[in-house]
Amino acid sequence: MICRMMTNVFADFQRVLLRTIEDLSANGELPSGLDLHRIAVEPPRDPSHGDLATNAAMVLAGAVRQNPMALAERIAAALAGREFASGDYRGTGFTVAPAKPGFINVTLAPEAWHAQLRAILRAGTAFGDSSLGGGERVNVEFVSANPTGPMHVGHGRGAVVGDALAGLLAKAGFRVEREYYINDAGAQVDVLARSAYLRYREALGEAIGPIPEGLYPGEYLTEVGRALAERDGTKWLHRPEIEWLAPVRDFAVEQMLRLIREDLSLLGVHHDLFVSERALSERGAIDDCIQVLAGRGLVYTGVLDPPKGKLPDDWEPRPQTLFRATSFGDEVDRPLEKSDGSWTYFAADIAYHRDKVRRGFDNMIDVWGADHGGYVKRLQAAIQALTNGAASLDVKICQLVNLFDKGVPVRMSKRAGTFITLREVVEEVGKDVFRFIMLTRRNDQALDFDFAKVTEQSKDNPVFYVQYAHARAASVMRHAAEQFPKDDLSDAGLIEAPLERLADPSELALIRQLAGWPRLVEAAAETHEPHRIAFYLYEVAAQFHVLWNKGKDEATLRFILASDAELTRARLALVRGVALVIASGLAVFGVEPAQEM
RNA sequence: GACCCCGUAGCUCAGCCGGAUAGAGCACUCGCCUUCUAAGCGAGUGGUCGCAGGUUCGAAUCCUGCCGGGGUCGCCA
Repeated sequence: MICRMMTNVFADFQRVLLRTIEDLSANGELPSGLDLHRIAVEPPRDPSHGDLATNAAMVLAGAVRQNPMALAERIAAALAGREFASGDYRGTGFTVAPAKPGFINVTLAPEAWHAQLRAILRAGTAFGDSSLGGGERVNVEFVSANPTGPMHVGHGRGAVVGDALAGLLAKAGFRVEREYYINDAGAQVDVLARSAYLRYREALGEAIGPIPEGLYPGEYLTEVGRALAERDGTKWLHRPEIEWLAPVRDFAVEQMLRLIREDLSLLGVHHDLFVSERALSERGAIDDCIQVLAGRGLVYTGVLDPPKGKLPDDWEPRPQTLFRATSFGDEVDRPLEKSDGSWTYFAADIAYHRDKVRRGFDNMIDVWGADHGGYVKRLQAAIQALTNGAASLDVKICQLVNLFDKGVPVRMSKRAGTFITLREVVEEVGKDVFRFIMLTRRNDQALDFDFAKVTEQSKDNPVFYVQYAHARAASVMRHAAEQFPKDDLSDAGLIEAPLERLADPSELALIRQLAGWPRLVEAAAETHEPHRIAFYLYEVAAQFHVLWNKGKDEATLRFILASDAELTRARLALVRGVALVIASGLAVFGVEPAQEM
């Protein structure tokens, strides 16, 4: 694997800083063996403090037994005169200043920012790629909707969050696998089979009347019934359920899966692997897995206390096969077997995650709906038990999506036929809008989705605002190409532009903003929070729009100046930098950057 | 009753592996807008970061306890 040293101004400065502190230790001015772990280099909250700030002196003050301010002054003195030794800033300098409680503020020479912009143009949309993951494998399981019907908007949120998270981790240097777990073994797919069978009879001319309680009433099943009739003819008519249940179920599940894949594909989501619960079960993976747990003394037969609060009507004490989840941080031990002797969903899920671990995934992420929140601890407990803590599972819980139209809640009812599917929403607003909006909230925060707002072309709409910045950048490049037909305006050509002429504070501020992209990618990847990208892109777009608008008031700040081809080229480099960073972020989201709007 | 998530500006939300006067959009107020790079621009008002303790040089951020909202709670998945 080629190890590219990607540019990250914060990391590059940190290297200089750590080197400086080590030198101080080496010549006895500081004790050796200091814990440098907590030293951070970050942008100061207030830009007037400089470009970078570090808490090094405050973090080390205790161990060094010195007051933070005095230590800051010593470190600052030692930093003075140094310069970047690596990366795209090699040879550029900076000034340092200790500040109040013990910060050390750093201001880079403008050349450093110009070098940064050159690096962005060189990297293209690969700017922000990180080696954080070190090629480690990570498995992201998401959607995993039951194959019993079309997906709804909530599934869509999970799909987008999972896919974007996977994309983010890939950008951060992980080897990512996207996975879908097919719940094709439980009672629900039997209900699906019975519902499909009814539609099958209907397709063969029978009057079936209203769909009985307990079966799926959805219209989408008529098509399944028809297809089954077409394939098998009258073969299953008037036969006992035991004969047709399995084949009809398999057929229906396959159809539903096809439907789901189509919907996902419409969203631009593609999984690398689909794993069938039934296949897992038939292979004996669940029995194996439970046996392993039993071998460690973690499975026993016991009677659970009744749940507090409202009791289920049919509750009665019953001895069950239980997993000792309480030994691993869960509140109660959890049942593995149903009363009919079959495995619970939990048992199967343990086996499934064991399967992932055995396929080499020590890092697992699951994206679930809000209603599964109470299930997280027990699965993590089981994984800990199986792997002795060697494997980890992070679960991202997605809260509800509430649909609105012009501020009015969209009432949904399966009965009244006003249920809105994911497909309908995506067809209405487009995949890019849907995806972006799904990422404008933390996953664990409920999200309001207003059809009118998300398609509005205004500053209030973050999708539009970000896309418009990219389209504007593209528009500038088109105009420039017309005005300067002989100039090389490719990214490679613009690297040679006289960037030192980018001297306006708002231009440098924009480059600073762009320089934060690699750092943001790493932070978002570490916390598994793709939504941070949406907020970052909004800020980049905002700064770009500000610069654009300045050009309205001050003609000298326009990107294209007919009288000054060289300055124009420098500014176009900046415009391209903005476009590349936005495109790079949108790529993580799986959103196509707009060339014009 | 237990567990999980949430509580930050009038509204919708960022910020949360501790860091320097707490941010954005909307709304509101006040300017600007014959015009070019359409889908407005600029500025301003607005905060006990649910409450109370604790840890720390330093807390919206970490810990504990309360209060309020949502979700979940044996043989559904």
